[in-house]
Amino acid sequence: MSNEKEDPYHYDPFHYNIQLGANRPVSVFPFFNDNISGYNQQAPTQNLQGFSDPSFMSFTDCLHGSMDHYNTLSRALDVSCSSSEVISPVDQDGSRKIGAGEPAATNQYTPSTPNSSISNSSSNDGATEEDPEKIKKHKQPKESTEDVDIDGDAKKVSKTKKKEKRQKEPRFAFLTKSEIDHLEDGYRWRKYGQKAVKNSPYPRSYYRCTTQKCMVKKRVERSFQDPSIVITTYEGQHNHHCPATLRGNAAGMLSPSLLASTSIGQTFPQDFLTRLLPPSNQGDQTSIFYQTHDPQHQHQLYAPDYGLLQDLVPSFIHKKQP
DNA sequence: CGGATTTGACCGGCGC
DNA sequence: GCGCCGGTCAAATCCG
Repeated sequence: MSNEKEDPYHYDPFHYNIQLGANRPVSVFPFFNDNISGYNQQAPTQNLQGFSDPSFMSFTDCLHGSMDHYNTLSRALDVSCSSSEVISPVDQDGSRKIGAGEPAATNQYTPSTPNSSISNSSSNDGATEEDPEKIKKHKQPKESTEDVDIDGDAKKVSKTKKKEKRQKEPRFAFLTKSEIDHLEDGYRWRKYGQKAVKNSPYPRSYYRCTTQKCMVKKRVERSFQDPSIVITTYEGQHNHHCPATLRGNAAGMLSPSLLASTSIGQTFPQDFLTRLLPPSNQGDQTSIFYQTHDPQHQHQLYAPDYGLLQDLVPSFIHKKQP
């Protein structure tokens, strides 16, 4: 733990490029083309023909412009609002448990929920669904003395389970240069904890999606190196519609027609991001830099699968220094 | 009053 | 085995 640097899963964006705000070149998120004249100068387009259509909305737009609409990140982050189909990043490493007797969760999103986080709660779930209720884990057993035995067994079981479950949910982190800690992303979150971060004066906040049965979590913390940067780490995928979308213009933000014309396809946000997610938790961390029109809001997206990203947008990727 | 946040305690993993 | 640390719980508190 002390060396988070080595733990890809625990990757700490702060450990490099903290100078994001500095004069570091910032690339526009390629999948949405660039209406951002100033920032994409270095953006080669040769490999991005599919993305160069000016009609595309820039990621930036998504993140920044949509802020006003209360939709923002959700669109870019997940917004599985439209499709239940899910790519399973976790599948790729074969670590999927479904086949292993691990109950396939009730919904297709299981993949993204290798039951890991939940796994902590081990207890629960051998059961079936990661009920947000999950919870009750440790404390409860404590109280009911009768469960002691059971609990004991459960522990053993969970222990073995844990080994394979070691892998946690796919995550990706967002760096946002903003004064606001908790950025609106269209989903409703409930804060369930806050912890001081080692070596940082800024605390880390833990949020959980308030939607029932949605196990998505996110952590928000501020860079201690550059307090103007907020790191938002998402874990898991939403298994429900984005609340904001349902009532908003979100649909227009990334209309299928636009997305359809990209090589990414209609499921873009979900699809793409899912693909960015770690096939395993051991890959390199890769980052994509992008920026909003407003210089006050720069963003950086981290993903672990460098190879994939390189395939997709070779020119936009900055590989993490080992 | 119901839902969200705060905050101290607890648990489990991991390194030494 | 021990201690550290990240993550989570849940009672208390806050807030609209």
